Amino acid sequence: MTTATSTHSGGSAEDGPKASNMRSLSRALEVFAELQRAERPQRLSDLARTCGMSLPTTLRILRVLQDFGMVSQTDKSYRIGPAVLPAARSFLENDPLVVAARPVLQQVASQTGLTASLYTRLGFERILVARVDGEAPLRYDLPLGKRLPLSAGAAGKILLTSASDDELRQVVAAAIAAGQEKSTFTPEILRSRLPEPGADYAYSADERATGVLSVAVAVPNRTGRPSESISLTSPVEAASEATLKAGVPELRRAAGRLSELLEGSVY
Amino acid sequence: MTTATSTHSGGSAEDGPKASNMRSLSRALEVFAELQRAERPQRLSDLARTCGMSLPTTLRILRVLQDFGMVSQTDKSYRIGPAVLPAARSFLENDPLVVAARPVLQQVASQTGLTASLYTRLGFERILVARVDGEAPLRYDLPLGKRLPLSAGAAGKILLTSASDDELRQVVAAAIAAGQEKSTFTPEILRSRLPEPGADYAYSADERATGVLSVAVAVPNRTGRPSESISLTSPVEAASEATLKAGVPELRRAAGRLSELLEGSVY
DNA sequence: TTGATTCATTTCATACAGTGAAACTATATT
DNA sequence: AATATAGTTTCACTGTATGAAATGAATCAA
Repeated sequence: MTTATSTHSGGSAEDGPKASNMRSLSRALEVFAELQRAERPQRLSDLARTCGMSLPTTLRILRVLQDFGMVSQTDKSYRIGPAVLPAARSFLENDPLVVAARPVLQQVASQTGLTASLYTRLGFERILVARVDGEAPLRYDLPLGKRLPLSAGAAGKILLTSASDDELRQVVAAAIAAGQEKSTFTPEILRSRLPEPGADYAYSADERATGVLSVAVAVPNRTGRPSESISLTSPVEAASEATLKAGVPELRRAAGRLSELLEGSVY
Repeated sequence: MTTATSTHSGGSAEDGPKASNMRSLSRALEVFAELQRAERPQRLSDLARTCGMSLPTTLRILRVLQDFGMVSQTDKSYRIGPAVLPAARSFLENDPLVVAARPVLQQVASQTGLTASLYTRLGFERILVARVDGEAPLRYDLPLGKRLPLSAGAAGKILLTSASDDELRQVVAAAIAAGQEKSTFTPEILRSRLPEPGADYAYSADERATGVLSVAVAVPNRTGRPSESISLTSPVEAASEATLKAGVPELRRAAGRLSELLEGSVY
């Protein structure tokens, strides 16, 4: 894709998701992200090529990351290291939203009998950060930390309600790049999936995964661009569209409660 | 090879676990680590003070980390961000040792009826990275990613068998700093806990947690300084010292199998 | 309210840390 | 053995990370 690393960084650009400040740190995080994307050990030269930086630079970055346990090395191949586990634990146990969400999801799940989940937007994807199972278990496994598209599934789409055309284009590009959507996917198709403007919930059936229905609402924050959503999900044989939509008021109330605990998140 | 941090930056002795190369990146990782240690949201000035860097620098680092989702901000306080979840997932699903360990631990657990665990050394602590429960469940919760001392518990001590006096001192300092040992703890006490030189397994009773017995062996690697160990654990009312020690041969075999898989991971 | 104190953020000149080309070594491939 | 590819070290240059100081925004004391 974008091999935008020209030595002249003249000015006009939208070359990457993140651009300028703290170059060496940004690059290090780029390497770290790339190691996750490629779901297998990576060689130094692969990483250097993919991230568009020189071999020495990539090597130095990897060494520091390794010193901190963020990266492990076996022979000549690198992968994510064990230090991410305590970090994840810290997030799950200390993040106010995640902590607050647990009892709320619990209540919604037991009132509706459906599986209740909390997602957070990260870049142009979403991540499952909390889940309480309902009566009918979902057959597919969907563990915490899974990256999912914004373009499919109720919990993704509801985060795109006020998205610009340009943003939709980026979402589409990211989803295709991540293999979450076919390469024939377009912003227009995505737009047609989104809920009517004005709707405060999204519905999906067989969209991200076949045999799965879900509804979702956004968790409002003070920025107007919500980055969290909560959803109710069920296998198709255990619930109907009507059953799910009947849960929307409950979801709304839950989102409202969580929203109070969410004071502005971006600068 | 990896002679670790051979960098004398002219500073006095113990200034930090990691010293010089890639200063900005090292500092960023320091901030990130500090955010985990302090198990609650941190203000900018706290972080700057604790990490010993200026406010502008700390702020710039936090902004970049936030851009990548590694850090979240609410109002003026910072915490670990959601991006660590996909990273942890990547580690758990792709790390060859963790993946290989699962069936091995499973087998050991079912053969002995005890809880089998895999730990990795990180700095002067150890981290639980995989666990298969036995028949008698451990009552205390011990989730993945928990940081535990090297100084207590069979799985910690076995990693210190060939440790120098200096290393023991650092282990003691780290354990006290983390609140895992009383401040009266000394390297001499630690040395007395360690298995006899030559022993290939460690035993502990009521050491790290009361009412818990465990044995552990190291997973050999080619460096001679093992950084992984596997253990068998049981609540005291469900097993005796003899029961646990009877599992040591099984553990040895399991460690051997894991050790082989550590080598053949080149591609 | 006012004024005092602490904290967050921006600006800016400087030094030094991060950079890639090139040289070199190790490892794979023929 | 010879060739090609990947990894690592060295080094000179410059671009960027840095903290002091100035500014702005909260928070606190009366």
